[in-house]
This record gives sequence, structure tokens and C-alpha cells, in this order.
Amino acid sequence: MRALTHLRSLLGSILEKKGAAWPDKATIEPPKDKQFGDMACNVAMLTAGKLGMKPRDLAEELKKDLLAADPALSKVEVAGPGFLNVTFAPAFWQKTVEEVLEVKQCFGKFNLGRGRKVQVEFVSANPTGPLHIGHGRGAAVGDCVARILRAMDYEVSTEYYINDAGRQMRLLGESIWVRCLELLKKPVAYPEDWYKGEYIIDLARELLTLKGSALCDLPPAEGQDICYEYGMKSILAGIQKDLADFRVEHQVWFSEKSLVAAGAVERTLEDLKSRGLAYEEEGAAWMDTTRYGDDKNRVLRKSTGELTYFASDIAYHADKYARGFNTVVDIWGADHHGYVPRMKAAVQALGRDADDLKVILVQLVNLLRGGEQIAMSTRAGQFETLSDVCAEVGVDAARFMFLSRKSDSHLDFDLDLVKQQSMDNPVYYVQYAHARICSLFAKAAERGVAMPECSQALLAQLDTPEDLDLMRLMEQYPDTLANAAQTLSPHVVSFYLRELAGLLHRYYSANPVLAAPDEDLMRARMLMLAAVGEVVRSGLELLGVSAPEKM
RNA sequence: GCGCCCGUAGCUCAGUGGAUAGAGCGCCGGACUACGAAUCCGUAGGCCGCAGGUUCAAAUCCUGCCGGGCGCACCA
Repeated sequence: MRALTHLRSLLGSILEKKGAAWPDKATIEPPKDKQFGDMACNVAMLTAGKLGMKPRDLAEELKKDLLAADPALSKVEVAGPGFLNVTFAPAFWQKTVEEVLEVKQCFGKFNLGRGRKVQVEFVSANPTGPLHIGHGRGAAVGDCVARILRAMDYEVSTEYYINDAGRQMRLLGESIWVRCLELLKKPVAYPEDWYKGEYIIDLARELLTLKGSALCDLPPAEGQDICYEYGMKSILAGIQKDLADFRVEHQVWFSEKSLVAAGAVERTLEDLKSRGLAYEEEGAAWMDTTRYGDDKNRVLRKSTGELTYFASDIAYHADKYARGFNTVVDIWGADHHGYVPRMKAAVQALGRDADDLKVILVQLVNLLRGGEQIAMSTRAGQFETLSDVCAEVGVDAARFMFLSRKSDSHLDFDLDLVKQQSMDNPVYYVQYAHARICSLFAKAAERGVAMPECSQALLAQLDTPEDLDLMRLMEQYPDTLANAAQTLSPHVVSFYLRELAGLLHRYYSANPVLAAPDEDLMRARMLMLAAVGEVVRSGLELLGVSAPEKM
């Protein structure tokens, strides 16, 4: 971070003196190949044309100015078509250790968001059955995005939208109802598309114990209502428990029904109409979403008089913005991607920018056991629940697995692999790095070696390539978090952690700490590893994965 | 038919304009009387789906095609 911002401002002012602005496309980044130094910049190639110069000539001038501007730069080279390859003196990187040890868990987190209010809405599964593993992925991604944004000084609220107003809920009531009738050996007419899972029978049994068999003598509509009410509450309580066990917290549970009851949906519809964005046609109310780029207009109220899901969703998002959120993040299953353009259109109709709504699409999870796919369907009652999976592989392993892929790519979740303690399952690799460091300090304490005071003189000994690799990577942690926050990509953090853990393990096996050649070197290494431990713990915390001291 | 996503090493995946395209797993070969071997070191493995185009530079951007997934409701 310091390396990047520092170079950026040095080069920026040098260019300014030459009469050129910093181009948007210019980058400063660690090059893939270490032989090109610590940081590489392409600005000369992008700016040379504007100044009427050859890229390499401009790069040579920049090189001179850079070296004159800052003695912390130990080397600047012009390479290839005009890259500027910059190498910092070791002292520059050593400062990172000092900084980490000073601010500890705050390292890497800075005020990127400047307190902007963001809502993250996720999971939001219909309470018609327990959460399955696909919901688990959405839960992990949403929770992790929220943690990352919070760390970067966004004011985040997490929310679960309960779809308790629609047809699915009615079906839930009917499904429990017919199971009640079955249990009492009464004649049963089965509804279409009903929920056939075992858990529905359990709910029916509980309800009969609670209310007695008289329940089934009620008129069906009334009985089904009771069934629905009981079923939803009970299932929702189960969902809340599963999420809590999964270390996922929603601050707000928002009921669709409450929105309808308050008349918010009707009001939104009227508002759109009065502004010419909605109209009546063929007995239905439509919204003109095409004017905002959707490929056709969408129904808000069906000719039956019933409101569509889309209508209440618009009202819901209007409510979100009315609550003062600058940005709203929705996390949806990727099978809903066709819904994005109309929702973006709705957001614009509400007078917001299309970018005030960010949709993260989470691809479905392919659940495997020993390489064989396990079929899933909530309605057929055939699935692996999130809680079963967590019980089998552990919350840490499950979360890490969910967060170690781009969210819009398919995820193979092989139960046997995730249980295994191999590199196919990197959660242990990262945790082990943390545990190793902890146990090193435990051993030090055993031998009466105290954690040394941090000083530049001690750190000055850390100048081997392995030392510098480790310190450079720690220095990139803030950049990594910024990238993860800006692109809403939790996997960036888990990839970073794997890399950092890899360097740590490599370092550890090649460089004895407590048995270092001399005491000062031992102290210096202790300081650096303490810093690495802090960063690993911080990253795991953002993923919601524990950082054990022993394994 | 139209739209969106994906196609990178045997496998699982990073990399979205930069230099000789990376990591892990798997394969093969090494390292513990050692601060923890859940680890490390080494070898091998690639027309980045195909074909054009844009430019100093393309896995990355544009166009077309092929292959896979998902959508295309007065469902949610």
C-alpha cells in the first residue's frame, strides 16, 4: 500500500511538471517476475505519445527524477518497451513489520468507504424448508463481503428478506395440512407442486401434538392458515439457528408481508404511474422497464388483481434507499441473472443510479461425495442441509471452500475432499501457518525468550530474498483488501492467505528462528513472524474462519 | 431463436491490456534423533476452445464460430 501510493504520488508530481496528467489506465503493480524489481509501472508507455516522446526516452527521464526524489528507492530500471522497474531498499519493507506490530489487527484496513452506508442482502431463502448447501455458499459470500466492507470503513447493514407473502408460503401451509390429514388417516387431496420432505411430516406431527386432532376438523382454509403460520415460524427459527451456527449474522429480518400490509407496494405502483413509468394494459399494470434497457416491459399487477413479486421487490428496494443506503448489494443465485436488468431498471425508475444496486450472482454448488454428484431438490425433499454438511466437514472448512472460488463460477464441493486434510483443502494449510507461529512463540516462552521490542536496528537484519518476499507480501495486504472490497470479491482474500501461508511455510522450513545463528537475528525473525501471524489471523477473521493456536 | 455466464497444465482453479501465462492437487524423485512433516525441496506437464480484428503490447478488448451451464412468465 505504501509502496503503491508512494510511487503513485512521486510519479504523479513528476509527470505534472512535464505537463502530463496521470492516465487512468496506468498501473503500478508487483511484476510477475521478481527480476523486474518490486514494483513495475507502465506509465511511460501510455504517456510518451502525448508528450511527443519515445516511451523509453520518457522512462529514462522518469527514472532520473525518481532516483533524485527519494533515497528509499534503491534501484530504478527501464526495461522492455518502456517499463519502469522500481526496487525499494530493504528498510522500506522492514517498516511494514513495524507497522503491523504497532496497529495489529487494524493493519490493512483503511477508510476506503469513508463511512458510506451499504446494505448487503443475502440468503433470503423462502422459509419453506431448511437451508441447503447452495444457500450456504450465498451465506458465506454475503457475510464475508459484509465483513470486508466493514473493515474498509463502510457502514454496513446485513439483511434477510423473508418472502412470506406469496404462493410458496401458501403451498407450505397446504403441504403441512395434508400431512396432518394423513397422520389422522383422513382422506387427502394432494395439491400440485407440494413440499414432500420428511421435515414437513415432522412439522405436522408437532402441530397435531400442540393443537390436537381437532385441528383437522377446521375448514381447510383456516386449518391451512394455522399450518402455514406454524410451519413458517418453525422453519425460520431453524434457518436462524443454522445461520448462527455458520457464523452468519443478519442484523435485519425484513418481512415481505409487512411491506404489503403497510400498503408500500400499492404506493410504489401509484408513484410509478404518476410519473409515467407504469401503465395499464390488457387488465394488468405494467412497468416501462425497456426505457432503462430491459428487453421487454414487466407486469406489476396481474389481471387477476394480484401483485407480482417484481412489484413488491421494487417497493422493497425503494424502502432500502429510503433508509439511507448509498449502495445496495443483492446476492442472488445465478439462475436469477435474467432478473438483473429489470431490477436495475426499477432502481433507475426510483431515481437512483444503476450502480447503486450491485448484484453478486452466486453459482450453484455441485455437491459431490467421492466424485459422485448428489442430486438436490427442496420440493422433492431431497438435499443435503447446510447443518448436516457443517456437522460433517466443519464450519471452517465449509466456509473456506465456499470462499475460495469466484462467486460466479461453478463450485464442486466434494464432501470427502473437504473433510480431508490435504492441499485440496487449503483451509488447514492457512490455519496451520497460524498455529505454527503460535506454537513457535509458545516454545519461546517455554525457553524463557520474551517477545523483543521492535526496533529498526533489529529489523535491518532481515534482508535475504526470503525475508523480503514475506515482507513485500504483507505490504500488499491493504491493496488486497481494497481490491476485494471494490470488486466485492471475497475469494481475493482467500487466495492471498494461501500465498502468504505458502511463503511462511517455506520460510519456516529454511530459516530456524529460535535456533538462529545469533540472538539478534532470532529476535528479528520473531518480530517478522509475529507480524505474519497478525496478518494471517486478520485475513481469516474476514473470511469468518477461526485461527487456531493449536491443531 | 434471443440474452447472460463459462471454456487456461491430467484435475480444481487464479490471472480481465503489459515482459518468458501462474498456484495447488495428482504423477515421479528427495528431506524429520529438527522452533509442529497438516510442512518443505526438486522434475515433468500449455497453439489460454477456434478464426479474424483493434495496438507499441491480447488469455484479457471487438466480431464470428464451436462446446458447456443458466435464463427468456400476468412464477417466486
